[in-house]
Amino acid sequence: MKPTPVYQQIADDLRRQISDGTFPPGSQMPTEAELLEKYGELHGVRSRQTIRQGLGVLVHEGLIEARRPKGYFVIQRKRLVYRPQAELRQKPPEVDIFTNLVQEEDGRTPSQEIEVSIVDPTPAIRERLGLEPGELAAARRRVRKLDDVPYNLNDSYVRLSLVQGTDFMHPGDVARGTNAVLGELGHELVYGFHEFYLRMPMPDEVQRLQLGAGVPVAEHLSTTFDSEGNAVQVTVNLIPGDRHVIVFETHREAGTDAPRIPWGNP
Amino acid sequence: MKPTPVYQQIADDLRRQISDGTFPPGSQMPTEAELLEKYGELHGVRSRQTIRQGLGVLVHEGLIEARRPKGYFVIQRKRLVYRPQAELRQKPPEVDIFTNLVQEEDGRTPSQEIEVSIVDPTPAIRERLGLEPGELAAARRRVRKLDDVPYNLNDSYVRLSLVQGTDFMHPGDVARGTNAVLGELGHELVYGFHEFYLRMPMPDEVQRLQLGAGVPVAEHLSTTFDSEGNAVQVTVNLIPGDRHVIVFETHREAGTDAPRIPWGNP
DNA sequence: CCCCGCGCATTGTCCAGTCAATGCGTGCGG
DNA sequence: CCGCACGCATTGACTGGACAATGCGCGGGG
Repeated sequence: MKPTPVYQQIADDLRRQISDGTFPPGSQMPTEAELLEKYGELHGVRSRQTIRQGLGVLVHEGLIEARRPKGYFVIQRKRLVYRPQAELRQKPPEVDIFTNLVQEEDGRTPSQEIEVSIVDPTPAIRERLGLEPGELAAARRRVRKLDDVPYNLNDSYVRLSLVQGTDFMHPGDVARGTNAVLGELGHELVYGFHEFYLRMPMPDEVQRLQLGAGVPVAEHLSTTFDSEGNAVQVTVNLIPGDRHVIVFETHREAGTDAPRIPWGNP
Repeated sequence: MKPTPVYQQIADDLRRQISDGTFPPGSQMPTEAELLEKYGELHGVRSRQTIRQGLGVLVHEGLIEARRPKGYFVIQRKRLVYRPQAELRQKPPEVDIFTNLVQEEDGRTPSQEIEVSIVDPTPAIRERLGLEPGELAAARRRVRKLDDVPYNLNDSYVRLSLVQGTDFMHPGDVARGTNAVLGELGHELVYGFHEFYLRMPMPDEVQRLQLGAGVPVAEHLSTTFDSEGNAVQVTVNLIPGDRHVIVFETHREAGTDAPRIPWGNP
């Protein structure tokens, strides 16, 4: 048949050694020079580029990372629980990042930066909020961090006329939670519709979230409705795959008919 | 500061042209030779490798793909609805792939290949099923296809002693659904616990699902319990990110306290 | 008119280098 | 003993080639 490319054989060989424990998570891989010598004898590899190509495969698979100028290291993941069902809880969502944290080992300090602005949202958001042409929205953009490394992005959008002059626009923490503010305005959130789009991050997202090469993200669109069926809030969450496990529960009685999705993709 | 590498500038330039509509989805990109000529004048690029490096960035971002020997083309996505909440429905899950299909345009024919075996499951599955050391499990492995292109993998595991000799072991469709079979055995499924792990696919998964270079997957572990709180079934779904949008709903009253995750990552 | 084989454009793999950037550690000077 | 500058190991960027693999289309033969 067709022979496997040498760089693929190298990648396969190293991948096997990672999964069988020869190179455990956190350990250092052989350097390019060492690999060149080894596979030079085994497969007649003569160019450093071929070695780099093989290592590049594993980097893009999210298995290893290059720490210049120290060498390549096996990735070590520590995942936080991301729980979209917690959004409609009475408790302010700020405590969730704490409760979630307890599930992992403690000792890491969570923080978040909040930024409020008035924006003309993207078509995907306009569509879900049901905005009229030209109508604007209030945006609450949050970056959630743990020990100063960003964990996820959380941007909430609400029809501007609904929240102008209220605590929703307050830049900084709102102790009782912004969902409570919306409840006080007569729009208690009772139903949430969640969409997850999996993809590779854009360069600006890579920078904002300090993502490695082989790290996918989930774009989580959460559309929440009041008891009268009006879309009140759309939240765009960006969830890095290497730092989260997305968790939720289902109950037998909760089952209704499958809703259609009338919206386009973002 | 530090100057942006040339291949990054090329990637940024092409990415911008993709997102602003200069190269719409499905269209062909300039060939390497054409780009070499263009950026040779603009940035003094002289080597084809540098052009390839820039294109490689976009390939790994899932924005373009190389169709050898035709050229590079902008990716065109068509996503199917993946709805984990449908699992605990009365209706057999086979119909779901149909109902989901209707949401997109019609005309594609779904099919699935089923394979039943007795296996020694991975530690992650053993843990969730609560298997004793040495205890085996029955496995129902499904590949779901649409017009003969695979859409997702769906492997269900049940304690062997529970289903040996029952219709669960029947290789092929079970008209009333395997969940109904488990119900007849006195283990009606009433509660589901769902975990989603985002990552890049392994090479064998790339082959089985015919995945492109920049396509992440979600490993969806679904653990379902009977009314007495016993873990009855663990299902491992592998969901390619380019062919799915994961959707579910939440209701205000459904909120309980956040469950802890006693299990390790897979 | 139809079919088949071969040419050709394009991407894939690999080579053998050069020079730059970057942290870490060593050793020297105060 | 402390601090800082410089060397060094390592990865990053790029060059300028060579030859292989692969489908599609065109032209010639039936």
